[in-house]
Amino acid sequence: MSNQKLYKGSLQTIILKLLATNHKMYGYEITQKVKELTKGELQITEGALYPALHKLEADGLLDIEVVKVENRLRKYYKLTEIGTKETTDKLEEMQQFLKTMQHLVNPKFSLE
Amino acid sequence: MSNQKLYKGSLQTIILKLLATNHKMYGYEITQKVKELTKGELQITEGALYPALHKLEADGLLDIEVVKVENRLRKYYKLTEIGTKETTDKLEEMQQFLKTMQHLVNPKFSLE
DNA sequence: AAGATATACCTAAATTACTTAGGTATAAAA
DNA sequence: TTTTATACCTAAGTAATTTAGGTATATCTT
Repeated sequence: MSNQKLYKGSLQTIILKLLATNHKMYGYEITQKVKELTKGELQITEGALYPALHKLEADGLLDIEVVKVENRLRKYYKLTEIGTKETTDKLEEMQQFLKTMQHLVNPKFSLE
Repeated sequence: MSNQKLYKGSLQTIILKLLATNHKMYGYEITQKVKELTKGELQITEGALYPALHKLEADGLLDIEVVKVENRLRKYYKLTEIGTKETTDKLEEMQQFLKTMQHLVNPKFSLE
């Protein structure tokens, strides 16, 4: 992907949306899910993901549940009540952003 | 706008697209045009715009034409041949990005 | 049996695109 | 005459990332 930098600023929203859809996920699972959903177009790096998850948790948007599976640790994350609210807001902002950008780069085929 | 940070990484593409559509524009005009096109949703700051224009020029994507209008300077920018090519590429990347994000945050209403 | 790949977590320095906060100068409007 | 609009600019600070490591277990390949 040569357009990786366009995704700057959208990582939190992507994480929150995935957790809203899938209820609970662990970090590695999120990287794989995004790769699958985007057919390889977007690869979330772990250097970006883990700090982002820690920040969302520190901000009270996510709760953690640590589980040992096949002798390996997994940290499951899920949305808190605040996190669910924030997800709604961030998804609205994202939709607005996508609509505006679509309009800017291709006025003839606006989403509206 | 609370979603300003989503626009990170898209400034170059926006500038190039505007120049592809309007043939030649000067910096201040670009800020006003973007504000108008996005109904105030996106305000390009001059602190971001001017360095971006200088970089695009340094990279050979833009040519300058300085004009004195009503005793004030205007620096008109237009696409070079390389710039025109790059614009096509960047717009394709942007479309791909928008499609992918739309699919990610709202799989039910994908653009395809 | 060894080495590579996949799973699963992590951090820290460097990069980069931006925001913030200034600066200069002319013209028009309040 | 002071504010707003036009028109350019720079530099320090910020924040989200990339890059480049690290640890450890399980599985697949040769």
